[in-house]
Amino acid sequence: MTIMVTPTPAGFHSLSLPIAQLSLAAVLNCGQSFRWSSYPLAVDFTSGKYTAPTHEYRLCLRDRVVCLRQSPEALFYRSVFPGRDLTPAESALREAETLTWIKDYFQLDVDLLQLYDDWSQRDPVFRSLRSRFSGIRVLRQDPWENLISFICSSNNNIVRITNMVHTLCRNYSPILMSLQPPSPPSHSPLEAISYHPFPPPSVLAASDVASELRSLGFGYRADFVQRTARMLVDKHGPAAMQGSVEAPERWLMTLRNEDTAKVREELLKLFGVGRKVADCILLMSLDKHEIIPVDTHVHQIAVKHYRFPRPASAKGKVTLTPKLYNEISNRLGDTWGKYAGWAHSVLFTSDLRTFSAYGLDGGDENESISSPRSVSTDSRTRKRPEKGPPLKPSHDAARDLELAVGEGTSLAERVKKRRRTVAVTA
DNA sequence: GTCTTACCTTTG
DNA sequence: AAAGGTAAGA
Repeated sequence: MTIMVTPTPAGFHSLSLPIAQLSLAAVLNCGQSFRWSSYPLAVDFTSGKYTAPTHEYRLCLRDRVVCLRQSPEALFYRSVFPGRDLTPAESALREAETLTWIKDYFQLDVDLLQLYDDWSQRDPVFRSLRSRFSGIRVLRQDPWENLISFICSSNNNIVRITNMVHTLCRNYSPILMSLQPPSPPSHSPLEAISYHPFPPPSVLAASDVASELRSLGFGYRADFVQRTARMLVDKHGPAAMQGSVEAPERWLMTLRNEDTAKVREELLKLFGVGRKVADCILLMSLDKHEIIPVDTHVHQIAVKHYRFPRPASAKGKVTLTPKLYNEISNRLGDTWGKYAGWAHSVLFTSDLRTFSAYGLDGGDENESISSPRSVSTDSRTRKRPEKGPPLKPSHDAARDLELAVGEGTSLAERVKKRRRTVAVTA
């Protein structure tokens, strides 16, 4: 018998990679990096013999825009550069660089299936989830971008954080290049998209930036960003030559080789960086795979699935005290082991999905945060011709999760609530 | 050490 | 009221 392999899209290179090792749809939209853009592709369904990519994902690096697509068995990549066309030899060299970057950024040397096995063996809760949420891994991000992005994340939601990070790039970093969107909808005119790299420390350290960011809607995080940039530039030296990596960025990079406790201490000195943000940076860009950042979602997961006491909110806020933070982080760390932070990301992402099921995202977001279970759900979603009730597909996702998890009483309650709301509105 | 409170802004 | 919290003060 023959197995049809998805053809490599024109202009792309192919890397053999099972989607269970990496789901771009899940990983690039789950709030690790806030800078990827995704574009739906016009897909031809007349042939059911192979599964063509449904989206293209793009990220602007210092000198190039990386474009990715994915099929069940392969990752397709290409990079685009500003300026003149490259010779074939130059192009081959640059694509080799891009491939190296991809392997590093997605940490492809780490076998995710083996980790899923390990976590399943250690933890029945994880075991019940694994089949539903595959391909979720931790990115190895740039520490500087990671730091600033997560300073923006405090007491905030993913949609707004994403907007803020793009605003930073648009306003404080020169445009690298413009690119056409991939397979644009035929009815709308071709409109080139501008790509900006992430702005360097020296630029964000300027004293004007604080007030400018205020007026750009950053709220109190405006001062966090500017003052942290200022601190780093003051401490580790001024800007280097234009286009090169600045001293604070290099210093942050060296923290990858340092001891966890020491690095956390360093990060906590930065304005706007508390325990949770520090832990995110440790996990997501400084190679500390065992770290579990405890946010409101993880807190809720701990309560729902790991028998942590329901917050005794007599009436007021549910503040996550440092004491409770440590207890949750340590307990889950013991449960999952050396790559506990990665396991945390799987559960975090799955929990995000249950939230998106209740319409907390815009309609477009529902599309772009497409299901990790890719094929089946995607096709279901795609068949829906118009906007329709945006809740329906993800509503199914919520029920699936509920079944997968087995318990989830509060989840069930919320589903009922949603049904009632729908009924009333309808 | 541990516990409150104010804080920008958007969305349900 | 809550969103992937943090700084400052009691």
